[in-house]
Amino acid sequence: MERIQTLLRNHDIRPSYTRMAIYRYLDEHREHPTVEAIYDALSATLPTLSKTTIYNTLNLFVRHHLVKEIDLQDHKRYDIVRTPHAHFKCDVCDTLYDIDITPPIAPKHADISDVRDAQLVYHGTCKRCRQAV
Amino acid sequence: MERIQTLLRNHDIRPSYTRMAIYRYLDEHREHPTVEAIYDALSATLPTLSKTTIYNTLNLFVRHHLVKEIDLQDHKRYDIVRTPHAHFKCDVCDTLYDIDITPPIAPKHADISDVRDAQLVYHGTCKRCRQAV
DNA sequence: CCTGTAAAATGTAATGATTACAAAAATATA
DNA sequence: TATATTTTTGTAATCATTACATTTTACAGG
Repeated sequence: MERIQTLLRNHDIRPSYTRMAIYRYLDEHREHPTVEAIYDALSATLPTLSKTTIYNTLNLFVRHHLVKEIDLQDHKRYDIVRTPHAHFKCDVCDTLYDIDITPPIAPKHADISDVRDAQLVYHGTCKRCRQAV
Repeated sequence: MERIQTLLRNHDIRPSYTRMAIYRYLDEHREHPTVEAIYDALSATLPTLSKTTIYNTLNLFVRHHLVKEIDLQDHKRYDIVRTPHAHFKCDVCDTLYDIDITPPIAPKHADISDVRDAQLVYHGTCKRCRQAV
């Protein structure tokens, strides 16, 4: 908790209790939760928590490069910023798996001035769903 | 137009006039248009065209692997299926550029049974927007 | 301790893309 | 031509996200 407090401060974010709780949840739940999932989980201990706060806080984290937003067909998912990796989304059960591969560096391109981030998402069917047929 | 008709037939899609028009638009406009853009462009010549039809048709094309859906923060974009490539999205002007790089093959992974597709999207600022500051 | 001010959190309403659904139009079939 | 099927359409519903105004909390200075 000390660690999270320092981390937020280092990123120019005042470490309120709610913010630390949201960050900690993301840190301890690496399954790329949706806002809904975070809300359901934290409401138990923070009964007055509102979804708006979660949206605000996550957007704040994203702006300050603490968290990455993963854009899928339906909801947005959120992931702690850590070593570069890719994702595999099972289009049957919607689970998002981590894949241990570093996205390639973007090649030189006439229109590109500055690349900040790379998202690599594979789509398909996971083992569990394949066997369930 | 003959070509498109055959293409649709080869993918088990009956080549109605509307469907061919939508496919042709995507084929001739590689800037990854949104549904809105397609609607605005085709309404001129197909005055009764409805957005629902565009949604239906694009989803049909995606199911039959004629078109790829690109998931960004806001709207979905659509792209003709062609040789594998990546995208660069300028987060200032929202333009989506093609990048001539093949996404890497997914490595072996305990949870993956079958990979159908890979989406590689870079984020940053494009030259035009960088200079506009 | 108070008190005032800024920041954070909240609740409700609005937005806007996408889908559901049922009806109308077009097309194929017999 | 009549009928069945497919395609298209329009409207209404859904649902994630944001806007906005208000309330609550934290905090500095007296």
